This record gives sequence, structure tokens and C-alpha cells, in this order.
Amino acid sequence: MESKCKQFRKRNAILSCLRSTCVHPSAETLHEMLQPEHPDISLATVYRNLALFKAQGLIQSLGTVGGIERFDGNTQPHVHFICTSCHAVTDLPQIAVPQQLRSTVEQATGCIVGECQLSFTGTCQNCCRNEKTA
Amino acid sequence: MESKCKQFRKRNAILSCLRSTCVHPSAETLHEMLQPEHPDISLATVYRNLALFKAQGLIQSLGTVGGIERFDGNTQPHVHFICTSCHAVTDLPQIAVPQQLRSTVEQATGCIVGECQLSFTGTCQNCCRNEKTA
DNA sequence: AAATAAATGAGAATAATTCTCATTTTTCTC
DNA sequence: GAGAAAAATGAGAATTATTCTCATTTATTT
Repeated sequence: MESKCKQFRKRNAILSCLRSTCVHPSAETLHEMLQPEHPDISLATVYRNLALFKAQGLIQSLGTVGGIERFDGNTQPHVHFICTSCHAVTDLPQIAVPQQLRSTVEQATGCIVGECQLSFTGTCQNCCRNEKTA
Repeated sequence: MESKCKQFRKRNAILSCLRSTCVHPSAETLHEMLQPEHPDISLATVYRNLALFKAQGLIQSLGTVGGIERFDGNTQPHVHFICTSCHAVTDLPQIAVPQQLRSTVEQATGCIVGECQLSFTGTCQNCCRNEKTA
């Protein structure tokens, strides 16, 4: 039997917050973003729930950027740009994820493909400007 | 003036070892692989030189798999398959890296693109078999 | 050969993430 | 609705991959 949650749960707050941002935050950044409205959520809970959401497929991990794991509340396949200078991560909706390659990979290797990640790394517009003025 | 190295350097051993393998090892795995022939290379030196090679563009980092950074001695653009079960990383030479998208990204965003990474995650053939028998 | 510069080993330090456990909150049963 | 059971959480300790320090070794230059 399914049961409704009678109170706002911290879990929901964490998921909503991640889903409503496009900065692809780290656990710590997400924790900071939650502070104003939910100052009583501990960092451990953020980590715990991110792991849970990831296991459930509710969110996506982008892997680490500068040694820190980054998360994405958007599970639709899409492409990322990662700035190696400021570590900003942005979506590239202009580019399509080559989904059709999934079956090519499976046929060629006998593997079962879950995800396909396409990302570009480089220097973002902001950092390009700053490099020039510096 | 350029100077020749008169003795085998540990640095060279580390780079050759990484270049001669296709397992995309971590620093620690690479250290273990070096043990038989170079038991006097310390783990710190492996880390140090991998960071150096990466900065020089002699090798490539694949990011972390299961929380551990993996390296690739092959700097030619190519696609990877990452098994989320056993953490094996293999090349997919059958698939081409969509290099032409680089300029598309640059024009659309004003960023400067350095690298383009395409990878598929899922369950490798071995792990698929093991899951069935288990 | 002496002096300088670069590389290394060993272990300490760092820091992101995970774990522990006591407490609180939620759900289930009656 | 009350009490029991289960799940979630906070706080801080523990873990661990990676980096740093510094004394020593090795290579290069003079």
C-alpha cells in the first residue's frame, strides 16, 4: 500500500533543489543552496540522498570535475560543456546525444549499454574574457 | 641545449607502461604493474608523473570510475566503454568521436573547446555472463 | 670534480565522501 | 489515536584517494 508523506521531507527539498537548478552542483554546493530555506539539512543527508537518487535513476552523476562529483537533476540525455578553468558545467541543448550508437556498441561488444555521455571540455566564454584582460 | 638521459628514468618507465596497456589503469594499478620491473618506484612518483604527463598533454585522464581516477596513454580521440559493475574500461574503436561538433559548440556558446569525450556506461560481456549464472 | 638543478621515497597532511550510532520523524498495526 | 516498528537524519568520526613536505638521491652544468 502506498503512503503519502504528511510533511515536507528533507528528501523532497533536496531533489527539488537539484531539479530546479542548472548549475550541476556538487553535494556541498547543493547543501549551501538549501541553507536559506532548509538550514537544518545536514551535509551527510545531502550526500546520502544524492546516492539514493542516483541508484533510483532519479538524477544523474556527471562524474568529477576538479576532483568533486557533480550532479544533474535532468535525466534526459543531453550534452555538457565543462570549463576546465572555473569548473562551470553548462548544458548544450543544441547538440544531440548520439543515441543510435548505443545499439552499435552493444552489437560490436556484447555489452549492455546503460548511459551515453557526451561532453566537451575547454574554456568558457567568461574565462576566455578574463584570460584576455589578465 | 637539449640533454640526453644517460640512464633509464623512472619517468620513462611510467609513461611506457601506461602507453603499452589497454586497461586504462588507476595510479595505484599502474604502480602495481610497474612493480616487477621497477620495484623501487614509489606511488607518490607515479601520481606526480601522471599529473605532469597530463599537464603536458602526453596522456589523458578519463575522470573517475568508482571514485578513482583512470588514465589513458592513448591521446588519439576515441570512445570508451565503462563497466559500472567491474569498473573495466575498454576502447570502442568502432565508434568515431564526433569531432565536427567541436566547432558547432564553439559557435553556439563562445567557448573554446579543448577535448570531446564520448563514453558509454553499462555492463560488460563478462559481467553480463556472471549475472546470469549467479 | 664541485655546484646546481631536478627527481624521488617515505610518510604526513588534506579533503571529499562514507560510515556509525544515538535521536527524531514517519509509517504501520491495532 | 496510542504504541511499535521502520526509515530518515545530525553530528562528528572514519575512510581513502590524492597531494604535499622535506631530506636524500640522481642528473646536469660549469
